[in-house]
Amino acid sequence: MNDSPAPATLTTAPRVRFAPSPTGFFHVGSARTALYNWLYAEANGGTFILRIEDTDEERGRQEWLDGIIEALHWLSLEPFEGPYRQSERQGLYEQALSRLFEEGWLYGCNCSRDEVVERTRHNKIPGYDGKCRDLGLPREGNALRFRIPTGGTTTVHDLVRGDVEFPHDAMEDFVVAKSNGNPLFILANVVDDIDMNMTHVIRGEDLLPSTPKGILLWQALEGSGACLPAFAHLPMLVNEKRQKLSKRRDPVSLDTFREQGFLPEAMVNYLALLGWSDPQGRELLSRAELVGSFSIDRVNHAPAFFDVAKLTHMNGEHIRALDAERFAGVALDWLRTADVPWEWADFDMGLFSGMVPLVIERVTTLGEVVPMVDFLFTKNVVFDEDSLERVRRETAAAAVLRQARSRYETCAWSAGELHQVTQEIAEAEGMKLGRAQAPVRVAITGRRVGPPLFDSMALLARDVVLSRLDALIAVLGS
RNA sequence: GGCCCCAUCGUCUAGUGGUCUAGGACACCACCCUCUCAAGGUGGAGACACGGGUUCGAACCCCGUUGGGGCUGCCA
Repeated sequence: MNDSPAPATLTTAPRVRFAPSPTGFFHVGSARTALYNWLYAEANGGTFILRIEDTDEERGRQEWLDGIIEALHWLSLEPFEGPYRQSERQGLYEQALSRLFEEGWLYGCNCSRDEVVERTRHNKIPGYDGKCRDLGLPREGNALRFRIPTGGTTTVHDLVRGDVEFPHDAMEDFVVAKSNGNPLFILANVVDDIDMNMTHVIRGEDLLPSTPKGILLWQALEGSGACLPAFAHLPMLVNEKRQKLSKRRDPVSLDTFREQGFLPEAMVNYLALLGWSDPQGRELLSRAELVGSFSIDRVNHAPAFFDVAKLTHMNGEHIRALDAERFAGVALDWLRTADVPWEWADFDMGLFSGMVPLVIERVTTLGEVVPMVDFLFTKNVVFDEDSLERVRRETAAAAVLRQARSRYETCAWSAGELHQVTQEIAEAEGMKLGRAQAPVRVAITGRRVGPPLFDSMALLARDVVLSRLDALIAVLGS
């Protein structure tokens, strides 16, 4: 029996780490893991550490590393320590490997992957069969495997799942270093957790099966009475097919959400709720409220689907929680980085500010701001095809537009007056205002839906509005 | 195949033996509001996977079944 002791009651501040490997773009699952670690540190006066697990030099790329740091920065999950890079800590792993090998915990193995697969195909028990266990092969030029004790069990005391037992007989002697001498994830991970005095390991559930291996390694390194970190394995984030999110097949790049105009505070809020719930049942939570309420014991067990629809709704709530001035700032910052249909030389901050109160209630993402304000800054209206088609089918459209052209020329230039005048035109045509304003809206903005028309129109100069009415009248006449 | 995890409305979840004819949120439907579209308001439809136990009493505890997922790399 090798029942790992439960972690001792902590007398020191917690130390947690987010330990991604730079092997692809940063996705929402990683963001969730980083967030839970950060929240745990914040909520408990602990330290949040960033460690880059780049022991596989062939797969890591600088751009992926930059992406991790930028993503954490965007979410405001700044590490208190790090980033540490495993590729810069090789000496430490080398020392551990030497010691472990000398003490007999490790042994050299020269079986190729194909050989192992071939042999075990005929065995009842899959996995490495232990062929080199007692061959006494040298370290040099051989892979290093860890000698799993025969018999007994290693128990993982998991903060979210309780005790999970792994019978040693079902565990294979796993590789801790390649034949070229480079350490593998499991070794570097444990060596660093020891070296960095980690008190808690909070990570995805996909790492649960490798945890007993880590514990065995930890005990080999530190002694069987070693003070282990507390483990907390978070439920996976899954796609609509209930599979673990994949960078390759699922559209879950954090960057993409940022580019679409999602707010980091909304992303943080939504991610926090994927696998955890507030004891007070709140769903719209600020960062401070999250820190104040977060605890591991309310982490859920079941996998969660990343639902863009709910994230989108929540983003709208966070946008509407902004006051007009802050929204204007945030939206403008975002617009500067986006593809917009206007020349920035034609941009007018005054017009934009005037439009903000009309827009803020209607958007769920910053991306939706563009088609609501573009008519203010583009020289010519670009007609939406479907909207134009609808105007064409409206038999009274030309008459309405001509009357508007005439009345707008002399009326007072205010939203209220434009509203009133258009109302009168509608009555003259025997229709409701809703129907009469449609062609006018298309003339001014190019679309049949948008923010309140008369307020929007009042922001524009009279001659601009008149010429746009002329333009649509001309289009209809042709 | 082996080991491990999981299981409440379509989705995210509340719920820790009786207050559950199961609550909230997103999405959906209807109505109200309304210059379009939203937002907001009101209402509606919608779930404890199944089978055994334990118990006076199970969404909650135990066992099994089924289903889903993860791991099973000289990746992390």
